[in-house]
Amino acid sequence: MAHAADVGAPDRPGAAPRADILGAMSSASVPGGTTKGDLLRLSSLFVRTLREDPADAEVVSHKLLVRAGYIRRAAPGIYTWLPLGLRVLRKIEAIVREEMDAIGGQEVHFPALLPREPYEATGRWEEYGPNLFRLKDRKEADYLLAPTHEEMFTLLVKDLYSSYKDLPAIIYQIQTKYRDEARPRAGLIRGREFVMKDSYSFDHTDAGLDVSYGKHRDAYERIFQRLGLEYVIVSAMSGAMGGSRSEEFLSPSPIGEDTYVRSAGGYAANVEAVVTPVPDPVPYDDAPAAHVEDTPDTPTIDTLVEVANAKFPRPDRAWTAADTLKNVVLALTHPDGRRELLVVGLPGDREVDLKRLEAAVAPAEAEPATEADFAAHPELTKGYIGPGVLGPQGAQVTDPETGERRSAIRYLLDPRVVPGTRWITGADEPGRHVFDLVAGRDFTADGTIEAAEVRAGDPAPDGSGPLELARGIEMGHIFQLGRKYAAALGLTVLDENGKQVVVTMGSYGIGVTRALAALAEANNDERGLAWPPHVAPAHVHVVATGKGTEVFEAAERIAQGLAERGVEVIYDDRPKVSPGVKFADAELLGVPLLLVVGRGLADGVVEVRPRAGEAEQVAVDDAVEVTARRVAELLA
RNA sequence: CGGGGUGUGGCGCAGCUUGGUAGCGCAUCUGCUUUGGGAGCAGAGGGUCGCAGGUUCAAAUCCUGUCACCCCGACCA
Repeated sequence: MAHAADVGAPDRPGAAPRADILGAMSSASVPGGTTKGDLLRLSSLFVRTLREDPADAEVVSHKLLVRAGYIRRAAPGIYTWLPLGLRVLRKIEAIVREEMDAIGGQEVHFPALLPREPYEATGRWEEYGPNLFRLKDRKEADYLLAPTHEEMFTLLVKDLYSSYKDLPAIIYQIQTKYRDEARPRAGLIRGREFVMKDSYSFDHTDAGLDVSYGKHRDAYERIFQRLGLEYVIVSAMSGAMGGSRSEEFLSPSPIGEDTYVRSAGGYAANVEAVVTPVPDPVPYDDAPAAHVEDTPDTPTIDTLVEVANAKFPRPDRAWTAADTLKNVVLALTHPDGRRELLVVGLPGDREVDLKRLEAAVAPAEAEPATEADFAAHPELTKGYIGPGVLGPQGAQVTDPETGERRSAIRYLLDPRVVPGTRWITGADEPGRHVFDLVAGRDFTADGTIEAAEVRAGDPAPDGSGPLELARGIEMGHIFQLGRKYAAALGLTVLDENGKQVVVTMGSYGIGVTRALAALAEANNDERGLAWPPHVAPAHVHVVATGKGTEVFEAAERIAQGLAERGVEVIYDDRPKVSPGVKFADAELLGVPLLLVVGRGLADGVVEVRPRAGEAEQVAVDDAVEVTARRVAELLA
């Protein structure tokens, strides 16, 4: 970019050293801070706490952040940051910055308002759909509010670099992003405007991409550890974005929108990425021949099992839904608009998980087949569909593109349906089912697919035990993007042999505002917020309570003394506010240490206590020293 | 997009069934008292009842339309 020099040096807060006793905390300091800690007086701080929950808030982080005066709603899914909220946000950003810088990342800042053209080049102007905020300038030219910046990063690197010697490179920004979510919810957790750190790695070899990916993975672990946020790393699908390796960082939470699985042995994955372990084939030499039976009025699995047990009982045990092979008809819509029917065969006791299916067939979209689809395929007998008309058993057509012969209706099986397994399934005529139909002997399919629901108790693919289901908030996502964007936008470099090679990219995001919400979600009690020390808006909350001027004078001295030591202080200097209100506000705001100057002052002591811990009596003269030490311990 | 709900001072709500001078709590302002767990007393300011139309002597209230917001689902690199 020719104008890069005009921009000047970006603000790089966080590097200013503090008083030595608090050296450990300088890393998370607030932009603009000097060696002196901030002193925020509640009598003049721009904040108003609410006694009652806002009516539109559902989740605890949303309720508390509004009640404590950190944020205000400006529009659905769009929030205004008040001073306290902004301080927390800046601290999270500072930690992210430090760790990104530590792996060699270099910060840039793109506009949030972008022209249409780059997104046209990759097809995303259309593909992104209604989630993209679009607008026009006075000349009717199309613009968008960026939901993400792959195109811009790719083009910027293309502008500046043309040799493998310039690589690898990691470029990042911390930016406001816009997505016109169909339904924003849960306050900051799913907003339409949000702050995100997005970084991109550029390598000219696959091995290099692996290294860049690994650096990010390590950096993310450090970031979430420093934030004090519990996280799990789960395998994810890279989905329509292409690419190979992909992992999500989730904060376990019942309000999370992502379902993931984990095993006692350490396996963890997004449900969409769970791979079903394939059982060994079953010998079927002694299996009886398949036979068609009358099973009237059995359009559902339940009715089929009932009739099978009544009319054709098994000698050893009762038939169950797991003995049936259910063939579910779905319709895929490919990116080019082509509609295709797909039948998934799976054990009758399982449902198709549409999300897993879509992940498996991406970039195509899937939906249940419509009446019109059935009408177009009279060979499909609703309720009695069997493999007989599907896949290799069904009619063959010539693929117009490849010229190969293939099935008229693509038939994919759940991986559990291995050769030798015996099934009751539809006979392709009303009221009739086939028994003892053996996979691999009596029918085959066009392949397998991960489309069946994952259930608690299913075995982990790596043999590490049964899976349990849990929910989490997606905090970060790293994935190997590969060459899709570089190819589309012409990002190439000359390699060692003077050959043009397409650059391979990684894409890595952290939801900064969402991390703040997740922290609030994970750190609170019935009284309010309880921030981890490194992200709290201040280190100490000084409360002056009691009559007379002595307490206020003593509290003032202590607050100033702490600030001079580099401690960030909120000082409740409000006169004529009752102690109950001050304590309640302190607990609502959630600063990690509370220092009370009150009735103990007559005996020469003040109280120091953690947000949810035991009070410690400290001599007034030692208050600054002891409190500064406690802060240093918390930040260590 | 489907389903459910709500719009009344800054915030949280009642009033609507059965039309008749718009109310409560919190917050805000003044004065006095109070000061270790969301104080007391006395006073004060602040609301075109989402918007438009209709019925009526009279509409927050009844009717029609419309807009917005919230929740569940669908959707969501």
